[in-house]
Amino acid sequence: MKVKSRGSRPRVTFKEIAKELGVAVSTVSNAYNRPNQLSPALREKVLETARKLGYSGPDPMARSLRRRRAGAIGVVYGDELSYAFTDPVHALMLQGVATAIRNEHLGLLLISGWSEKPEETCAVRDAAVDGFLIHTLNNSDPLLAAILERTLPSVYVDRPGTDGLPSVVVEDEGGAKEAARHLLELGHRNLGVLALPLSLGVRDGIISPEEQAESEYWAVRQRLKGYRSAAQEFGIAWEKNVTVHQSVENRPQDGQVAAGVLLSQTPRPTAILAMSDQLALGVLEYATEHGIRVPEELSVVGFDDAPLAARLRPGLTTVHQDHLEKGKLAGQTLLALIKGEEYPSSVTLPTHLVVRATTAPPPEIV
Amino acid sequence: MKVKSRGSRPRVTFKEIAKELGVAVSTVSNAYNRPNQLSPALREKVLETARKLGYSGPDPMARSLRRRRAGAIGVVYGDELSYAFTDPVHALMLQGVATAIRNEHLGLLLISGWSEKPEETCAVRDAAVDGFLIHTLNNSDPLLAAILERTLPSVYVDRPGTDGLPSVVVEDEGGAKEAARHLLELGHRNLGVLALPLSLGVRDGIISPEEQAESEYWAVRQRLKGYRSAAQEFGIAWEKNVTVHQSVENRPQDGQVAAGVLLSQTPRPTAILAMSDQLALGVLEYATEHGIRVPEELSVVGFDDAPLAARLRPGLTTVHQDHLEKGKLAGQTLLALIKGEEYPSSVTLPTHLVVRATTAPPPEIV
DNA sequence: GTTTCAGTCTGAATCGTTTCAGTAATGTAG
DNA sequence: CTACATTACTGAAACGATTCAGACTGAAAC
Repeated sequence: MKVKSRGSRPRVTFKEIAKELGVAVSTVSNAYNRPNQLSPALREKVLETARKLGYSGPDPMARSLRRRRAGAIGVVYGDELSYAFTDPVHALMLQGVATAIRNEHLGLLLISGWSEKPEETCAVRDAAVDGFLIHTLNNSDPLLAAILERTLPSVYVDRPGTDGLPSVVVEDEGGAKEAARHLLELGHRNLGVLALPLSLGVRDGIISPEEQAESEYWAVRQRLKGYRSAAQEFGIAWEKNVTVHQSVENRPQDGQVAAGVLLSQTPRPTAILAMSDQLALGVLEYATEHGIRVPEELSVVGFDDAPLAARLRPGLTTVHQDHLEKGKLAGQTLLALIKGEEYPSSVTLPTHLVVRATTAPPPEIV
Repeated sequence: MKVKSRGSRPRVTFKEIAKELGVAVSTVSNAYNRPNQLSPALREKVLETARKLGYSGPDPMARSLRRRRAGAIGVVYGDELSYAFTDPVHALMLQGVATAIRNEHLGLLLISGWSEKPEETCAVRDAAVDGFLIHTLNNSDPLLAAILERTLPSVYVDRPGTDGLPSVVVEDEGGAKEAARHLLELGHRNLGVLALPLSLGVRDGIISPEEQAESEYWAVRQRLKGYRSAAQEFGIAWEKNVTVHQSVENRPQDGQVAAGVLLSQTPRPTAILAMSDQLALGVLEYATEHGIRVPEELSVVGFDDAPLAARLRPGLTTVHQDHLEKGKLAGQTLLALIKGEEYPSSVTLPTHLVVRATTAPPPEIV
């Protein structure tokens, strides 16, 4: 059944209530905001009249304008908003943010920077927020420029700050290095890397060493650097023995496809380093489907240590990072910045390798 | 390293730009909002001056106030905000909402109704939104009252509407009935039910038949009704042969605990009906830990058909519902309501049982 | 030469609060 | 009785934009 909404009569405001009662508008305001500024009797009368007139409560926009405080912090998504919910570890990070602001009467405004016309960054410009959490945006992104133009308190996540803004990052390079080293120590000599997108607007596929150097995304660059530095330590020729594949989307199905590509390379990798557990999960699914035994025939290392990683059988060897803490720290820093309190200019959280059951020596070791 | 934010100089506004250039404020406004209302040359000069003065762009709050449009829709959480991210199927629903509003330049404002003082519903009253999506709030919840007081366009999700507001629900009763019937057809006679919380502020534990009747949450009530009605069809004595346990939180670990409780009842259930896949997952984990074979020794049916359900080994038998579609529909309805367009007054999405590998006849069947 | 009209630009009102200096009335102290 | 707080309330100015009815051009139309 279809319905049409009825036209609404003119809004009730403080003015009407004041007129009805013959008091000043400021008195009505005080009745709501400073009960001790007027007699209890009058206050009750004001509230009563408000109820009688069907008042919907002080208008948040007017209040925000006057108070210069929006009551929300913004999180911007370069692409679709849905990303906030599809990536489980990102959700974990947001959960951390949520815990940081839980007592502050702040909302979390999720904004999509995506727009039909590339030059429209409306949503970011129009967002009524007290600060931004910036993540997954590289320096060349117009969205980042739009955010910075707002000159609001902002905190970077998973990438170092600019403009003197603070940041919360993790030891991406160190974690990646540890992961690669683990495989190399086990004896693997041909590796496949499953990378997250290196730049904005790229496509799935194998990445040449030259392209690898140009990643715009800090975290991806750091992780590649980590893998590479471990290879160097072991005297492995990166160009020859390590194939890098990038997947634009961070979903198991993309990892699955990528696994197929990597495993048809020569020399065939005996181990795969994935930049996320989601992608690693895809590799495991590919292996199951093609009867490749893990870890006997193929080793897999993830990144993130998502809750799922420990629950999988076999348990996924992966690089642990504390997403909740990352979000919480970012939230707290932003909060301090907004309030004008002291805040850490930059925090780096540790990572460490968690060895579970998806890694073992390569099959044909002597 | 700790830093303190520098004090900010007074804000640049349209007024300053206008004064600097010797034009009217309205002209500056037009430069931003109606480029065809002034000569390109002047427009460029205005923009140039704005840049020179370090203007941060039109203030969203002022703009919202004047335009009577917040540019966001609100989703309220009764408890912690983090719930939005911990429940994977809820995230899926939000993802659906996100797709519905993707072209509308709207943000998604997540609000926690939780507060230290029970009577403060600040966040809801202060939220600058154009409408609300209401879910998981029962009629007696003060938060719901606070939302309704705002008299904004709102859509109910997973529960029927009040005040003539539209709603999007799923066939909870039908799905539940189908699930229970499936088990009964397989020959199970003693069932355990893993329920989501029946009311606000309850605790984990076995629920007596009397308490069961009093569930404040619509969806939970419907599902219980469905289970019960199937039992009746098969002539099963509900009080004797069906034990209901409620878990306040909807996490695998809670399902795990609950499974332990249910399976120590006499008569011991040979099958468990869980009201969510998260809880069902916990049951499976409990079974694995205690060496109980599924489905040979214990059958399990979930609810939701979360993405994980199909990926599990063995695949989880569960009641499918389309969370994405539910969110999308709710989003679209709210959008129509906001715009004053026609909207469906109420939609019920279908559910159906997906039989996978966690259900089989009970062990001692003759 | 007057009318018309599109193109630019202006002034003032408005959106619905909050805030703050100030007034009048009452109480309290010296 | 004067001086000084205290309490209860008021008026008007913000907050920073948008909007809309005009006013003023200069050119095209008649």
